[in-house]
Amino acid sequence: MSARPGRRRVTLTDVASLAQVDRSVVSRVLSGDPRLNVREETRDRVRRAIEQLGYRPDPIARSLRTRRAEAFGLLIPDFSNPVYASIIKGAEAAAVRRGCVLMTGSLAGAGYEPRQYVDVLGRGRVDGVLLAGADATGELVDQLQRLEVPWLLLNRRLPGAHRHVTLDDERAATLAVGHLVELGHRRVAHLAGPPEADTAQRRRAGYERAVRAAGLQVRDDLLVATDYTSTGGAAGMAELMALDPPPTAVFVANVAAAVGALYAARRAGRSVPEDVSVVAVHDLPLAAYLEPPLTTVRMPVEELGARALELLATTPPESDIAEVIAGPMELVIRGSTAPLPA
Amino acid sequence: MSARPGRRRVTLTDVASLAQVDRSVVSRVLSGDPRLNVREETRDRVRRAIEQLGYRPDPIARSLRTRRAEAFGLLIPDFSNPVYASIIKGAEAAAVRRGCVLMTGSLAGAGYEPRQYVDVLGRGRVDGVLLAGADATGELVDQLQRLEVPWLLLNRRLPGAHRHVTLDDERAATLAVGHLVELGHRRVAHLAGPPEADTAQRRRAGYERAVRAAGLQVRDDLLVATDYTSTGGAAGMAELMALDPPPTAVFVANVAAAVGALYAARRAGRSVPEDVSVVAVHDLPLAAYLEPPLTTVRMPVEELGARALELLATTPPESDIAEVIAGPMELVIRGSTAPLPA
DNA sequence: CTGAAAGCGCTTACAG
DNA sequence: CTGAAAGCGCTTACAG
Repeated sequence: MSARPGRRRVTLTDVASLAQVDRSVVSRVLSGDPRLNVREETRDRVRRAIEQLGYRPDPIARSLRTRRAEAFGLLIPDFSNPVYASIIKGAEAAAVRRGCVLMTGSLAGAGYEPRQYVDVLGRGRVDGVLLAGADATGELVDQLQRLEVPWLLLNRRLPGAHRHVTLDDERAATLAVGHLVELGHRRVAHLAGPPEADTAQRRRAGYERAVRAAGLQVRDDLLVATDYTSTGGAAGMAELMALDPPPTAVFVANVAAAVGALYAARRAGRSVPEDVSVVAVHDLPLAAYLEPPLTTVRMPVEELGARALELLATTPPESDIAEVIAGPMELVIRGSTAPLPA
Repeated sequence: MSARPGRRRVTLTDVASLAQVDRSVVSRVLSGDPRLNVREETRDRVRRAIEQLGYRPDPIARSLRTRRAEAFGLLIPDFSNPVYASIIKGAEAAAVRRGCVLMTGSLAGAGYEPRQYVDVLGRGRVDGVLLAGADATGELVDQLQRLEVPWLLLNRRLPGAHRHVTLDDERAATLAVGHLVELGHRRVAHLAGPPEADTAQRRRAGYERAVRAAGLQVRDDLLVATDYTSTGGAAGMAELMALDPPPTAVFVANVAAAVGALYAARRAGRSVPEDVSVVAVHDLPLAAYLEPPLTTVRMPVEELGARALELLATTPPESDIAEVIAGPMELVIRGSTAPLPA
């Protein structure tokens, strides 16, 4: 019926008959089975046949047999949060190194019910799932557990869920606040992330620790919780700027919120850094181009993604995981922080 | 050996034996085969058995049989370009609506060779691939074609490749430049995208058309090509600001470059919009919080993603596709554009 | 040691 | 009309 014949795909059988061996031999040559011993000449014949026919094993058929998908999932709340770009990059590279595919998805973005999503991923589509951010709920973990899909929380902890890999967000916060204290600031505020977010809790804990270490008091009015968005950051900063007296320095929980914070400071008629210093977590490319260029703490985010995938792929599903990425972390000082005027 | 028995997964056979029917009946009930007629009571027994056992079909086994993966790929050059967040969101939602999975990947990000990537996706892992941005090369298209993996170019055209869905970038450019002209600007420059990018070509064409429509000349010195990054945008803007006289308005090809352009204008001692007006393509959330808030052209990016997936899923692979998304497009006027001072 | 055969979990053309 | 059987393309335990 069709003008183009639609040539049949090349299978193991085709290779076997061209090389004049059994299909199992081809399969074993391909997988490098050490227990196969055939003459080198035979091996070569198989390889030539594979080459000649352009044979590639069918991953679906292989998966059905081996019960391994050679694929992993990564669930993130929102593709527009730029920090996930780095996490994805790291995880994707690690997946490729193992010859696997990474399927990154966003629950909210796709309008999924968590249940649907698990149904889609479960039943053999992936060998495991990385769960990042607010989408990683206890309910989701329970469902994956029930379906026996290995999972791992990425920079997030959850009560009763003992598999997570995190960054040292508390230390990052300590670095940021320490910098502000060294500049002479005494009224140091914190524009925190959403209280239910684990990263927000750890950054806040670091803030409190650094404030106390400087011999200062943690004051409720200097602690404003927002979400991790620019809009939230702007609202939170407006609150802080309305205080009397306002803080002279603000540690912001992420860059998106910091973008909003810089905006709100301007609208309140305050100059950064002359009137108020601002520092945020994660050194995204954007930071350098803001007005003023934003001082940040650079964290090994790409490594986080890579290591998470590695751990997910190699740790038995019943084992606990609690790893903190040790990679480098540094303060990147730009124009948004300055000494407290005498 | 293990303390946890690892209960066997529930298969079609389990459901069939519980419901006391043949496996084919279960399969047909599940797929809603209209040619199956059994008593409603039997149908109910099957449904109850499915419910009771918590049965979910194995997608791998189904794929092997049907030769459909119920999955699509989306290849983007870079997760950190925020415009892709919207495209992904649209495509993901469309995939979910069809009960399919979307695997979004970045060639460069993962350090893939294109060939490897195609190998991974080819051979039945996906039912088709959406190709976006600079990664979509002729070579890649050829490989997919050879493997008979349906493909579709997303907001990109390529010589000899007659399957693409695009936005009307030319009209977007016309809107932006028209706005500048209406404000009285005569020396209107264009910070263009990379010359090889199809979107950059179309935006540039729109710029030239609008400039001519205003009775002005297209001048080479007012046309600077950069990449789509903030760093590139900063470098290009520095060039424009060094002209004598400099342009009084600049149409920037994307928001990332515009962020850099605003930065470079400041560094050159020029105020936006007093000395120079700036307008860019794509209304990202970030735009509102820049200094000054950026005037943009809003385009139906999410729709682009959704429609692309829909077309890929429903159009026979041998058919040509050349669709322009008709969705709404509008100028979002903020603080970065102002009338030319008299 | 090696190759033939079973089987992963489905769907669907086809025999009864 | 309906159910039993073949088969998708692999891998690997096992018989010879």
